[in-house]
Amino acid sequence: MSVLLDKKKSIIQSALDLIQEHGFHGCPVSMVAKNAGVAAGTIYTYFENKDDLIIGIYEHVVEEIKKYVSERDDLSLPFKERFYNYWKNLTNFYELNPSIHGFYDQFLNSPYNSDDLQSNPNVWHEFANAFFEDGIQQGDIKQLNPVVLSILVNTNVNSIVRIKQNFKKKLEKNNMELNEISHLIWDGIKAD
Amino acid sequence: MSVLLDKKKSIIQSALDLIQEHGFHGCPVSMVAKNAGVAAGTIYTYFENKDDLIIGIYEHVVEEIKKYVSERDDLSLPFKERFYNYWKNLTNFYELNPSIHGFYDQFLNSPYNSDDLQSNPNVWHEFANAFFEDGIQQGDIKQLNPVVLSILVNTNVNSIVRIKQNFKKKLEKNNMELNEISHLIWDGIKAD
Amino acid sequence: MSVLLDKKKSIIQSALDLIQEHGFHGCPVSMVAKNAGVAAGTIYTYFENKDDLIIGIYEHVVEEIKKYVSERDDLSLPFKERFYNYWKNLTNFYELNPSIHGFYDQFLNSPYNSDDLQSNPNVWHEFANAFFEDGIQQGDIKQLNPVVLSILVNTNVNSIVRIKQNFKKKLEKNNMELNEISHLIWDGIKAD
Amino acid sequence: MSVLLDKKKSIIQSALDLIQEHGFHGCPVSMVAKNAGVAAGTIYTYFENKDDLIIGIYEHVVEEIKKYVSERDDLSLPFKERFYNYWKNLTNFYELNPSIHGFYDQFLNSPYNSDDLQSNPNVWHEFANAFFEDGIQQGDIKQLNPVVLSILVNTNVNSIVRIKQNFKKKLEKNNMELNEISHLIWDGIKAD
DNA sequence: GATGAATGAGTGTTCATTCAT
DNA sequence: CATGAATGAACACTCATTCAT
Repeated sequence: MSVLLDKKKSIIQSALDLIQEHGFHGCPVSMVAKNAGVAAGTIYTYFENKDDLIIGIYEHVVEEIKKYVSERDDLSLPFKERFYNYWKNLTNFYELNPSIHGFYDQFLNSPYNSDDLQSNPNVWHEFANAFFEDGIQQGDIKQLNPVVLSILVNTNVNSIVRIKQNFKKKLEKNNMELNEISHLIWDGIKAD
Repeated sequence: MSVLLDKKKSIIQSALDLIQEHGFHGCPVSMVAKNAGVAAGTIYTYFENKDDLIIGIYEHVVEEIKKYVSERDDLSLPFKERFYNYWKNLTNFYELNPSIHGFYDQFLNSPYNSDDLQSNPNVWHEFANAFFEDGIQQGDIKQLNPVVLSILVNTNVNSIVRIKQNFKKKLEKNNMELNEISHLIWDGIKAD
Repeated sequence: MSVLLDKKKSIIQSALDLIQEHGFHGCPVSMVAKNAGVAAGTIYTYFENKDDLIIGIYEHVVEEIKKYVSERDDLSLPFKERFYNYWKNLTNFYELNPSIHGFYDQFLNSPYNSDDLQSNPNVWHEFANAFFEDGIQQGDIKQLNPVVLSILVNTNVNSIVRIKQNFKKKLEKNNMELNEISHLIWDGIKAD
Repeated sequence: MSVLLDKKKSIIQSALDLIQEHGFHGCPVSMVAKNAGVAAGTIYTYFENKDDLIIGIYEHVVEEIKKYVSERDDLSLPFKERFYNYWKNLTNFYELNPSIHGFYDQFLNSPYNSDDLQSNPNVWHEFANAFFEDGIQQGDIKQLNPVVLSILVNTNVNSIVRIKQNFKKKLEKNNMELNEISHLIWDGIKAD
């Protein structure tokens, strides 16, 4: 049982790495297999087809993000602090797992991210929605749609991580400015 | 000469439409050609190869965005008003040209968007950078890197247009909330 | 022992059903196994490989046909009547076992039906040859090669069953005409 | 134009030869291409997919048979003689074109020969139906459904050609007997 | 310049067969 | 004996690119 799961995990990890390095296109099933140390056919034991593999990666990714951020959410803190933690933890997670960030960024605007998939609930979106719902209930942030709020915040974190990576070797200074963005967003969404 | 340009334009337009409808994958050169009313081989008269075509589309797109937004920028207005116009015009442009928005969204996180390309200046980025530089100079917005500011704002506009399209038929109410996001961002970036 | 035979039978039956429904192509070993309620590997306990399975089905089928027709052959009747019974019983058998008819029809003209296999005697061909040999001996049918006669008659029964199935829902009237074919053939082969 | 048709013809001829030699299974598209002296991709210029190629072959084959037999049908002769010519010409055609006979024999009982295809009229079936309709009109053969009659006769010719090929090197004598089958069938269908 | 048939390397996928459990 | 995950050769098919017309 654990062997099976290990194999599925290693296929997903292999695909994640390849997608980050070569983009969605440069990721043939045969290469994923080779990288994962399995035969090409084996992938089809765990996934119906390549699309299903991509969706499988998405589901894995979404679960990992949720796990990391939710485990570090301390409900006893004031919401402002929880927000900054949310922001910091999500950023950290992406920086610790660049292949996940690379995949997620590409996935969101790809045709793989179908309407059907977006409509279905997923653990990460549910957590994020509930998180901002909480902030609204507690009167700490503006009464906006929590779905909109979570997309807004997550998109900004995504962008900033991307900018950081692009600027990595250029300007140390920018990193400080980028960290200011969280304040900027908080100022925007906090209740008046 | 103008015939040649017309043909190039129609190839680009055809590709834009197909990419929006079928994503980057579902856009073979032969289909672009058919859609544009030319032979497949003709595309190689105007573009070296498919990558060059995609880059060509990007350059076209970037020019169109810049033209639309810059033409509507009124330097005589106070910067706050210019910011809201910038936001509104960029949003309008994307909503008037969904295929451009669809392309741009996919392009930004794709492997086509190489480091080289990002390093090279382009008219739209230059305009946006100068725009926010202006706001800083005039003391109306915080002293942040204008490059960072423009990416931040543009990313948010992109996201919101995308959210609007996803929500189009669901919640009328959300559109109002989405329009509030511009205030939220302004509150974040305006000088204290 | 009987368990083993049961398992072999159920594998054969499963393959027969699948071949009738999906043709020779649409009949992977894994599907035969699933349909038979055994694991894919188990099939290789009973058959050396897929070709051997197909041959095994053929041998089973040929035995079943022979059993049905020979059991209903009454040697005490005049040969003309025996001929009509032969025709009727073979037709009935195919109509009761459409998957056998479907398999046999496909098998006969397939590359599985090798020269080697045709040269080897099989119970059904031997019975049929002997049957027509009998008719010749008794002076009731023309002095033709009994092998040729049996192929001729069997081919015609096969075709007629096939036509009946194609016409099943179209023309009731045709069925009567099709039943006349046996007279037509008898008129052809009976001794002058 | 004629070059294009030549290429299509050579693809069809190549596939016909391979199907006769290796059966339906042993006929990969790549081998058909190699045999025809074209690239694999070229086949898809002329046929949508492999199924379409098989159907294309069928249509070609059916046209060739019709052409050969109809060109040699002499309406001025008495129907009995026309029937014997029909039989002889069809037999000759198959013996001159063994790959067509091999293909047709396999095709008829294969899943490629769908209900849809059988329902659609084709030149050969139409000719054969009209031929036997003629015989009925002229009062020379029994009042049976001409569709049934033509299938019956064609099936018998097919079988006999097959038997001849199997027996080719064994018994010279049989050929004479096989030629008698036409009389046998004529005796069966002729008007009383 | 424009065409579109031809190319063939590359891709996703299937499936007969094996073998560790 | 039975299992079914794993294999990898083989397949159908796609598509960026070329080039003779």
